[in-house]
Amino acid sequence: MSDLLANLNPPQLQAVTLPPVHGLILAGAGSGKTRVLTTRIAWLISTGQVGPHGILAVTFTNKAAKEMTARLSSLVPINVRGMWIGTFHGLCNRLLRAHYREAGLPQTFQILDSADQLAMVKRLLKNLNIDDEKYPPRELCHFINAHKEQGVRAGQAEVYDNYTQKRVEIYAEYEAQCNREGVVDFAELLLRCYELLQRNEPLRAHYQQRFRHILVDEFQDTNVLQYAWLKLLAGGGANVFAVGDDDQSIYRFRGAEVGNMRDFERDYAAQNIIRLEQNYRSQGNILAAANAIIKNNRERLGKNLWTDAGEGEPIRAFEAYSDLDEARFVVEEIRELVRDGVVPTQIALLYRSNAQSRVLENELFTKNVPYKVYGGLRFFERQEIKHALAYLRLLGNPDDDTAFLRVVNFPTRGIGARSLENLQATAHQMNSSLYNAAASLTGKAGQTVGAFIRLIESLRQETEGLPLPEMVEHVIEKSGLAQHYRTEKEGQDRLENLDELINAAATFIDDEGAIGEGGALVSFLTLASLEAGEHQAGEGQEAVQLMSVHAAKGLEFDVVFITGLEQGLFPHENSVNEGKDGLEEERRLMYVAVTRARQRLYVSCAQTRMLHGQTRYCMPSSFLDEIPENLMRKLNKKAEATSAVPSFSAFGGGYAEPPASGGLRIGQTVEHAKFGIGVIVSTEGRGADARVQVNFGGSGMKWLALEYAKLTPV
DNA sequence: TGGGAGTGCTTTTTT
DNA sequence: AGCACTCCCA
Repeated sequence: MSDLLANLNPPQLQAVTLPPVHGLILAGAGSGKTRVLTTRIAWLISTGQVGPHGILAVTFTNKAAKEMTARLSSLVPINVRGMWIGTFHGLCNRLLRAHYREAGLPQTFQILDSADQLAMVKRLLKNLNIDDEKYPPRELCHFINAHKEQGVRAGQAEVYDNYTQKRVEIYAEYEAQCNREGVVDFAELLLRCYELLQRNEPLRAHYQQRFRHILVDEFQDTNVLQYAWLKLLAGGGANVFAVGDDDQSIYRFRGAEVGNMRDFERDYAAQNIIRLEQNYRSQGNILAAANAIIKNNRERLGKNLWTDAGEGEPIRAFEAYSDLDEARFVVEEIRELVRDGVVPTQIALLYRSNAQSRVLENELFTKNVPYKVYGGLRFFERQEIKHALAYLRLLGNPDDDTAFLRVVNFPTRGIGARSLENLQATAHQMNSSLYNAAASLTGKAGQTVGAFIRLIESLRQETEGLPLPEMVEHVIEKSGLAQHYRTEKEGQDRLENLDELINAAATFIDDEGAIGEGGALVSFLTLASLEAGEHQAGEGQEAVQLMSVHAAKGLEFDVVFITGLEQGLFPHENSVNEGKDGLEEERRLMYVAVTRARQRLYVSCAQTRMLHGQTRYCMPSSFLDEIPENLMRKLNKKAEATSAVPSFSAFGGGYAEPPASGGLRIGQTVEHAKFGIGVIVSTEGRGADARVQVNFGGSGMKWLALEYAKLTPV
């Protein structure tokens, strides 16, 4: 026991050993948050205050859940496997599987991922004859998800105009279709679970009694529904231990409510607010920069990180002529660092948006520096994997129209759009699934679709009773998928991935001993939806790490490069246009980026950057100005960096000659009475029609007519 | 059916 | 620029 609490600092100790009351832990970056969470659980159990059975621990990512489980099992000698530690979605899934009947779901209900959801909405629009230009499917998905995340069903949605009226109708149709097919989307897992507990008194009482301690990680990322779900489960007197950092809330754009942290204080009358402010990660200068940046945000609960690690190195700043120039600089520094003995995996290259990785990758590749890019297509989201899974889903649930349509003509078997229209109309009339309606088709469509149905039926018979991996293998082979990719030119990778899927099934059986409700297949398919990203090959190589700032949250590195620090890019102009809240979220993002670094931090920007196929002229990010000068060392000579116009002679060429217009050049710095200092980004028209686009930094990007706007060259 | 051409979008991302 | 998606023709 004393071991357990050894080496905790006073606030950490206070948090871990909090009496059984609600607690809100404001845990700064690098302050030992995960340690506090796991030690708290271990302490509660080992002091006999609660059994493993009475703990509910919630995280946002599978990775965090796994790490928590692993650390916990190393702290206390208990079997953590049966414990309720998992993601919001994972735990809701577990609960719904256990009570599928009460929740009104089929035992084998499947989970739609975002792509499946989008496909379903598109299909719905087509069936309902709704113009998808007027009602963009993506926007509708967002509309539906946002409502679910607010706990609002179609029937309760607020209608304030005709347009929304229509969207709500589509929402209702979507709900109906999901129910017909027996599938749920991500938000539905939570909402369904919430409603079940709310409606079913005995069930609610059972779980309220059971979970005596509820612990929540990354509390700042919870949305309205998750908050309500927690509150419901805690309603029987459980103690809620919420850990979060309002300064690291970077998911507002997908529904996270930082406000939940303030609400928590109120709703739980939390007298116990503990701040973990000692940072064990970064050197002093880095931390000072982070503090200086985040200080500019108004909406904060307040917290100041400190360290006793010493100042460390200054922050290195570099202003490049172009994105290419920036990439060269970064790669050159990396080569030097590696020569000096820095481990490549301890070097991170961060950027605001994924599109920025390309230049960097190219330069790394050219200079033979091994690197790994995070983000991008995940294993279970690959086309060939989704196809194989669709066949498997049809075996488990023939009513799954999404799966049906995905593979009914893949590989092609002569079932064209005509036949499918026919089939969908029939299904609509019969109010049944496509699979069911197939039997009623006549003519050629009846023949071809009938053959497909027979294929699925025979797959089902042949795989009956087979172990999961063999079942998967059989389906891949006999469905014609394997053959299709064997003949395709680019099919080799896909075949390998399909083999990998068979391996994943084998591993799954070994790990889980398998079999929840509904058998191994259903559990495996659930895993594929809920943990799409977990299965990533090629980790742990000696490679430099490239990722977006979002993806870097929760990680740390000896050396961090934050690239593309330009106004409009980071902070991103879309966020800035959202107003002050948008800018504050961008600033938190910058804060997250800075606090990833242990020993050395580079910040860089470029004066020109290729974006969306055209050269943009950029001003340095306002965040750079927020880092105190005395913490920084500028790496390029001032004289070279003053002109915003790249010169041919100074650099290896490759720049387009800026066209002249009205005496103003692209790249020219100008002053406007209202918007201040800006850089001309592009021009249009001649003479009286001439217009110029000017990037005014903080005041945004503007198109101005030269005839009216007074622009003074600076 | 399938491929080639044309069109339009493009922040961040987990589940 | 690059990618996903649609449309149209062989």
